[in-house]
Amino acid sequence: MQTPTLRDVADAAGVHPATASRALNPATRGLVNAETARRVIKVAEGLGYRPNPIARGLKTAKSSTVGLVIPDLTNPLFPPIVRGIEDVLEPAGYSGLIVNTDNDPQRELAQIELLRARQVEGLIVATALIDHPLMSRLHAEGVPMVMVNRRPDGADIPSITPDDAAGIELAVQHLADLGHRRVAHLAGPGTTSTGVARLRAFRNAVRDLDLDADPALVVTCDHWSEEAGAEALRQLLDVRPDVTAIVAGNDLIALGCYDVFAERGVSCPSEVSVVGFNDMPFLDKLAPPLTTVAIPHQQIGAEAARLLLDAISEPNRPARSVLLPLSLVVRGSTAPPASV
Amino acid sequence: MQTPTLRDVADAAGVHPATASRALNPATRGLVNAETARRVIKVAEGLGYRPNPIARGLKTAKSSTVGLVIPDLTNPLFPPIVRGIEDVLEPAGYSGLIVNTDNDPQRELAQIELLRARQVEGLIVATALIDHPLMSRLHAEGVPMVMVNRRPDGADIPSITPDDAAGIELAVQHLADLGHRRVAHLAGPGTTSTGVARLRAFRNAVRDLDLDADPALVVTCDHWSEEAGAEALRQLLDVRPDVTAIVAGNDLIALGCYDVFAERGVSCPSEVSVVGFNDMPFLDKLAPPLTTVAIPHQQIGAEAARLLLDAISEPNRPARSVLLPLSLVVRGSTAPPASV
DNA sequence: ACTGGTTCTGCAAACGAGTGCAGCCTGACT
DNA sequence: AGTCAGGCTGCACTCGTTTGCAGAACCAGT
Repeated sequence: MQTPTLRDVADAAGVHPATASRALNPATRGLVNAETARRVIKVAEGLGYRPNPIARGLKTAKSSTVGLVIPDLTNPLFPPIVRGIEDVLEPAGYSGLIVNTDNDPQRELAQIELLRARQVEGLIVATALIDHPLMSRLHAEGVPMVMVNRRPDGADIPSITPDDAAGIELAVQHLADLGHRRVAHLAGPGTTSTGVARLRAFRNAVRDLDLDADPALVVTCDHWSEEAGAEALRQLLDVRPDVTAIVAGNDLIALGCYDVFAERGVSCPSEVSVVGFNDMPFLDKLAPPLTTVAIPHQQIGAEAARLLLDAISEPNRPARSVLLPLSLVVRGSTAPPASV
Repeated sequence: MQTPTLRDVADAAGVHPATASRALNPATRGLVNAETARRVIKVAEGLGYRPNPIARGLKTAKSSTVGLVIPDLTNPLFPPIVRGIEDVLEPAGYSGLIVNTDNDPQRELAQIELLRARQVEGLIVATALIDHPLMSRLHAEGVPMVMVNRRPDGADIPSITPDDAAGIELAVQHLADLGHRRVAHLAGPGTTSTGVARLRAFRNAVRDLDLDADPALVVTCDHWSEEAGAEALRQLLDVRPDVTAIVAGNDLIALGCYDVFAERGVSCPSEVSVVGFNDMPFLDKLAPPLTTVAIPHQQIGAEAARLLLDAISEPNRPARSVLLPLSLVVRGSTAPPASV
């Protein structure tokens, strides 16, 4: 016999399938005699009955499934977040469907269509751009969704993001404390909220701490990648070879810096210090171990999942957004400047 | 109006839903008049019709979903594999449901139950143990499944694994070529096929190349983790401090070695060389960059997905298993022994 | 004209569970 | 004893799609 159906349980318990259905569902259990309910539950357990979510989904128009839209699972930033999400989803009876967009808007659209065809009840999106018509449209259509890590501008879509400004402030402050005055920023793409928020925070910190405010000390990367980081650093060094510290937009960009250091024979941290952002795994094994701003990846995911479940159960509650606190992890890539 | 249903399409095209269904499904399209089919398809496109996979699944008892059972998504070995899997699944109209077992048999059972309740059509399993009653049982029950990376002993379950023996041979040969004679192996758990296969290959290579065959040069780790690797190396160094090279069971174990080197002031590679296994991302940024055996992660995933799709469509074709070739990536963690 | 055979289309019954409605039974109250 | 309320349970339909079967329409051959 295949997996038992509700009808099997009902027959075995000597009741109508409808009664069995009600007995098994906690929400409707009150409608049936306590004794009957107990018996049905007993029988169901005995038979190893598991409700078929497909059938249930058809009737209730709920799939107990949410979509996870990320750029690329291979980017080490995301697995912990996904893990955090799954850890919350699972006890709630939900599953996550992961799609990779490779940062390609066309692909993103196709993948989201696919998720919607699969009747996902909501979306957790990690690919948000500042100006993101697709997300605005979906939100306007009432699709429950929450943004992680990045968020679009304007729209009041729930989001879980790290406190970028505070993080950059920590980083710059740390460098200033070490005695650095010529601090550069390799900013992330201006199309992402994290890119601009971190850049803005960097400028503020430079001003507040009265460091060198030369605009040439800021170079913007096209992508959040090693290659882009390396390219940006090359540009920077060509113009301001006297820079003593770098605040990278994220860890991958910082890794790109390492490549350029090797390429040009610059020693880190004795000649140039670097700070990353995100605290990806294994950064402590690098040469030198990377000082970075740590974000609570798993917690971001968990919080996002909770927010989404809330949004699903109460569709028109006002959008909440959360800014998660972060901390600076000081390792070996930062040191006082050589001149001090 | 919500997403249009098959009935909407049929009405708009002036045909019966059954006809519309047949027209839209390539497999049954031959049953309807070509002209009618064209019209239905046109209308469907115009309405933006997407078949509801839940309803379809209910009738066909197919969910277009497969389960991905992995120990922990956070382990950098898996994201590329998962990515490879998804890349094959998606064009075939399938989606993958990921569950994390944390190497806990109880949790594994629960998660797999959950997947089966969700009517997955097959399983891709990365948590195989040599003796794994659960997998044998599932296989006996006829659940389509394929093992990746590791495989149970005996049972003829399809699997995609790296050619462990060849990889270890490459590693040992490389060290021998450099002049090492006292080469140790920090083996993975004896409960996993990769652990024992690599250990066996190591012993063979040591014999064939006539290296020091002292049994004390082999220490087995409880887990595939940094901590276990570190602990194993400590044990090893206490007994054989004269070892000049280490073949680690995988990269994480190798990373554990790095920790112990730092702890005990051993310099790598000048005093001791290390070779890892897997070629996780970012190994080239370590200090020193880790020499390792590279396995084609993404290809493993893709191949596994293909095999599973085959198994699903032809349930009783004989089980195929694939051994994927690998290559040695020489980086900075290996050098001739000090004495040479 | 009748048979036989295609070719196409519609009917209706599934798949497994959820749910509004009606009706049964029991017990209590007047 | 009659009435009514309330507690349980069963009936039947629904969700959107697939599919076996029947039958309509047409053509050709005798």
